[in-house]
Order: sequence, then C-alpha cells, then structure tokens
Amino acid sequence: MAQRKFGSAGTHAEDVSTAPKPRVLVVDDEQSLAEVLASVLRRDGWTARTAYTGSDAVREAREFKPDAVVLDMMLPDLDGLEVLSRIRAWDADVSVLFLTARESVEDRIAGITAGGDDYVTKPFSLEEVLARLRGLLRRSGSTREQAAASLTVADLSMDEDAHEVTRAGERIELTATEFELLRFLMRNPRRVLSKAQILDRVWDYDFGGKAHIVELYISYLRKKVDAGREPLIHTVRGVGYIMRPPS
Amino acid sequence: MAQRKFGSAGTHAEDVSTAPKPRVLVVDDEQSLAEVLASVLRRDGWTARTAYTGSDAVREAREFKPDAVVLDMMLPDLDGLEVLSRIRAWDADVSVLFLTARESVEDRIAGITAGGDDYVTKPFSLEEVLARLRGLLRRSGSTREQAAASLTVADLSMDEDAHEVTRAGERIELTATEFELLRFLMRNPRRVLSKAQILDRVWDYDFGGKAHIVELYISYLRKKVDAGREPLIHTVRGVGYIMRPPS
DNA sequence: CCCGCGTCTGTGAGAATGCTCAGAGGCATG
DNA sequence: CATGCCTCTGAGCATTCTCACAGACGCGGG
Repeated sequence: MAQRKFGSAGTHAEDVSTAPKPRVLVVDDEQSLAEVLASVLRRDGWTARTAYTGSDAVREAREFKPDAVVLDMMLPDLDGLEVLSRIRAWDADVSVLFLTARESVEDRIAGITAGGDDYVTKPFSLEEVLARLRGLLRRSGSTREQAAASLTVADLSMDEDAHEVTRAGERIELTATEFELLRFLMRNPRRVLSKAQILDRVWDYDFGGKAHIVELYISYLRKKVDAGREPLIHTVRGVGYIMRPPS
Repeated sequence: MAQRKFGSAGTHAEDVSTAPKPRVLVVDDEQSLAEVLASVLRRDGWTARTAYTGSDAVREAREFKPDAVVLDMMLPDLDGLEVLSRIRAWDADVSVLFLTARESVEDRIAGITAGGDDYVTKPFSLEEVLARLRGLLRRSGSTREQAAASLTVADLSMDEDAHEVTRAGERIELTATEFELLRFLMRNPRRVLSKAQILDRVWDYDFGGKAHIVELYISYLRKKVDAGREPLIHTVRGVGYIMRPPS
C-alpha cells in the first residue's frame, strides 16, 4: 500500500520523521478540560503542556516556548488578551487559538482573527480544536506545506482548507456536522471507531444526547458519500464504524 | 500444572525482556471481582494491585504509580470521575478503563473516552477487559507502536484495530462473539483450552448458560475459518480445544 | 463390532442492534 | 420579521445475533 500523508492507524503527525513534534501550551482554568485537550493533542502528534492560570501560562510559555497556545479567554487571574500580549512580548511568532464562551463579546475577537489567530466557542468539539490548531500551525509556521490539508481514502478526498469533499472528482455537499464526522473517519482509516469515540470527538463535549445520533449521521453520510458506489463506510456490528477502501 | 511464564503461550509481550511489566491498579468495591481481574491481569503479564474504595485508590495510585487504572464508576465513597481527577492531578498521563453499569452509559460516558480513555459495561467478559487495556497501553504508551495489534497463526491473521480477520489473504466476516472467541484461541496457540476456561474468559462473568454454547460457537468458527482448509481449530476430546498450525 | 458418551449442528424464538423516516425546534440568513 | 436549512428526537421496522433444544454423528472402550 502506498504511504499515506496522514498515516495509517491513527498517526496524524504530518511529518514525524523530518520535523520535531510541534509544541502546544493549553491554558484553561477547568483542569479536566485542559488535561483532556492536552491528552488528545499528544495523541495527535503534539508535545503538550497545561497551565490553569494566566500567570502560570505566561511563566510556562517563557520556559516551554510553544509553537501554539490554546488559551481560554476567561481566566481567574488574568484576562486572555493580557496573557497573550505578555507572551507575545517574548515570542511574537506564537500562534494562538482562543477558547471563548458563546455569549461572550465577539467584538473583542474580531481583531484577533485578522492577526492570523483563531478562536472556537465553548462548548466545542475536540475535532474542531484539532482542526483549527493544525490550520494555524500550517499557516503561520514556516511550514509552507500548504497542500498538506488534504485527506484521501480511495477515490474520496477532502480538502480541509477549502472545506470541500469530492468523490471520483465529483463534488459532494456536506453540512458542518457531516463534514466533521467524515473528517474524523478519514483521519482514522482502517480502524474501528466506537460510537462513544465518535460522539466524544465530533460532538461538543457537553453534548447530552445519545449515541443514536451517530447512526443518524452515518446514515446521512452514506447517502451522500457511498450512494450507489463501492462503500467506504462500514458497520462493525456491536463495535462501531470503520472507513476502509475496497479491497 | 506446569509453571508458566507470564505471557504464557501467545501473549504477545515480545518485549518482556526489554520493557518492565506494565503496572495496573484495579479499583472495584466488589472485592472478588477486583481480585479476579487482578489475577487474570497478572497472568497476562501485568503487575497488578487492587483497591476497594475511592480514597484507597487515590492513595494507592500515588504510591504504586500505575500505567493504567481499571476503575469502577460506582464506588461507595467517591465517584469514579472524582477519583480519576484526583489521580490525574498527580499523574496526568495515566490511562483509565472505566467499568460502568449498562444503564449509566448513555448519560455519563460522553467526554470520557475523549481523552483516549475507554470503558466497558458490566457485565463484561475478561477478554474484553484485557483487550481494551492492551489497546489503551499500546496507544498511550511509547508514542505510537501501532503495528502491534496483529495476531497470526499460520495463514490466519487478525487485525484487532480494524476488527478484521483474514485467512490466506481472504477476508472472513465474524460476529462480535465469534471474534472474541477466535482472539482468545489465537492468543493461546498450541495450548488446550477447556470449555470452562473459554466460558470464563470470553463470555460475561455472570453468564448463566452452559458450556454447550462453546461447542456451538466453535462450530460457527470452524465453518468460517477452517472451511475446507487445513484445520487450525482442533478438538481434544474430554479436555477442550486447541489452536494449532498444521505441522 | 457394538455401545455409550461426548461432540457437532440444524432449527427457531426472542432479543439486541442498527437503519430510516417524519417532524419539531433552533439558528442563521435574507 | 419571515424563510429555509440544519440538528436532533422519537418511533417503527428490518436485520442480525445469541442461545436453547434436540437429534445426528463419531470416537474410543469394551
């Protein structure tokens, strides 16, 4: 089998061999959330550290020298923007992904994305954070690997930057949720993903619903992606779903 | 019975010599269950300890420094999640396998497996717990030694991640129970397994049925795995079954 | 060579699991 | 403010799986 960009069996680091693992600092006062994020990021190929307060974050950033920072706007001691400016005083090149409450003033955020940074609103899905962070690094880093944001399984391919999916050259229109689900499947080909795993990654972390929703969206995806073609999405009864090219 | 090494026949702990045995802490208020689990885990190559309460678990974890924790969600004193967060505060990298009642799955599991942790619902089969735990360790452990999840006996091979079985390159479709039975056989090749042993490992621990069910599933497996080929599954009359490559 | 016990397998009922439809509510857009 | 798309819930249906029963088969001992 040809080597794939986004490695088989869950290895996501684009260029493990050539470049060192990118470093990310996760800052959130809700410790469990920070740890979960860090843990997921490590599994995605990052070197991750956590901080629970603004001042810790500044200190940690100075020592750890991260390539990117995931930064909660609402911190007990310092404001997120304040933390950012202090970090930037030392390292102007660091990329930042803000975490904000949905109701929070989005006008303050407005100027941020212009600077190249990005944000997601709480509650978010982990896939969302991963995707945004990868996007940030891809854009800002000296990595000019612009073409890297492309996933392929058989004749199905996804351009993450353009948010575009094609099968056999033909364009497929997907809703936001469908797109995220498909991305998660495509990033973990040839590997069974349980409904719980999918739910945890693709849906917001405080989603209260049941795993039934996964079946529903798998059904939507099949209608659009596998319609009348060789199926790529397979059910493993009692276990989960798997994306696998035809053998 | 002859003295056996830990990873007795088939336990693919190839690196027993190089790496130290992984450490696991088993936490369940049902003492007999905790001890059975620990005992089975030890035979599978782990160093295992037990705790029967949440506070004991936290204390034990701090001292024992396990690589993984098997953690009942329902404990007399502390909640499973509470125990986890206290352990994580001390060691953020520990892997956790939750044990939960089937009814409580839907509402509380969301967010749990997100960090890479996993869960099984009670009642479970011991093989299920072993497999999940090995999976956790494989993933979280030394970066990504992903290729390890493959079992082979003669021309029969099983990819545990993809939940896929092939014989001579040809795919074989198995149900969940058939798959677990075959995995148990393949992990213990060249070794007779009694029906009682198989029942204890592959079926849920509170399964009330008779050993006859094992014969039935061996029969299913033979039809799919050995059909018209050199048989790998052999009956040892009056003793049990054995998986053995043709000599 | 025959008998008895252990093993194998066909049949079918009930349960579990997964798929899809229809519709309500929400959010964004014009 | 109205419209339309998206998300999610609930229910019904179809399929598949699990397991019990019971009779057939065959091995090994006498």
